[in-house]
Amino acid sequence: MRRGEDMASLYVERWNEGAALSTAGTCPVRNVLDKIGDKWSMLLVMTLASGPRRFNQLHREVPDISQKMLTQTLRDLQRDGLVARQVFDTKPPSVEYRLTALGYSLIVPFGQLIEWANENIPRITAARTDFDQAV
Amino acid sequence: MRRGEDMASLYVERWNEGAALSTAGTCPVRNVLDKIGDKWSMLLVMTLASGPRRFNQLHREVPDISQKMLTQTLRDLQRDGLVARQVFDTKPPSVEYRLTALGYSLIVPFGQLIEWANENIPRITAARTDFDQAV
DNA sequence: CTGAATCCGGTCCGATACTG
DNA sequence: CAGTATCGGACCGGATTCAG
Repeated sequence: MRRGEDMASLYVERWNEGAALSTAGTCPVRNVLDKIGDKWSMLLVMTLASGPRRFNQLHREVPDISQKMLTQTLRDLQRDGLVARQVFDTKPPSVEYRLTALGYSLIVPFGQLIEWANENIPRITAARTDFDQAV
Repeated sequence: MRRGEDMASLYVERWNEGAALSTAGTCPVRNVLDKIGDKWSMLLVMTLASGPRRFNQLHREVPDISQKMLTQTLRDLQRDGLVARQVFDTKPPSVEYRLTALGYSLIVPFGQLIEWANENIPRITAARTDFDQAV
């Protein structure tokens, strides 16, 4: 069992093993990660991680997303099986979104990435100013 | 110390603690993760993970990237301090790119995400066909 | 309340040609 | 070999308006 820094070389090995696959036609990994990498998916998944939300509730908690993108992103997440959509036949109608088990399983890798970002923001911004003034 | 599935709730807690920050103006986490989410960054980082590469060497290993995007993405990665660029004054000139320590530290969270994608591609494609035929 | 539909500007990104 | 410059299409995504 590997631990700590050695995990990196493990991931590199796995990556290299699968590299041949990615060159042939459409790489499924890229297909999946492109969706994840869009502007709002991760944000919505992390917001839904605390529990189910209604449409406008999500809109309030993520204020700078447009209604269009909220609808569209939720639809994509639902299509990929990460989010479940439940309609309550009330008046006025209400719709609840919640993470599926699959969606919930994304929180760990997302969390790792977010943690990495938080830890390294100072280094990155420092590198940027260095680079920009060097030019 | 938490382990396994409980890590998820830990990440959710941390996310909620930092949520107030992200609403105010430009969220640094989003700033960083947007770069990660672009089309080529992750691919190049994972390719450079096996060792330093020359420009055209990278071009051959990632055949479907255009020269323009290769140049641009490498520049951005260099600017963020993830990649180091070393020019050898030979004839013809050669330039070598390698991951910095910071760039190397990205491999673990990237690896986690790629592993997640690989494991769950069947579920996602199944969900997609279900969703599409339901419509 | 929960969307759908439309318009439209900005950006991404590929193709091509050219340079030192 | 390692880029730069320019053009042009595609697409993302915001603002607004309309509908059930």
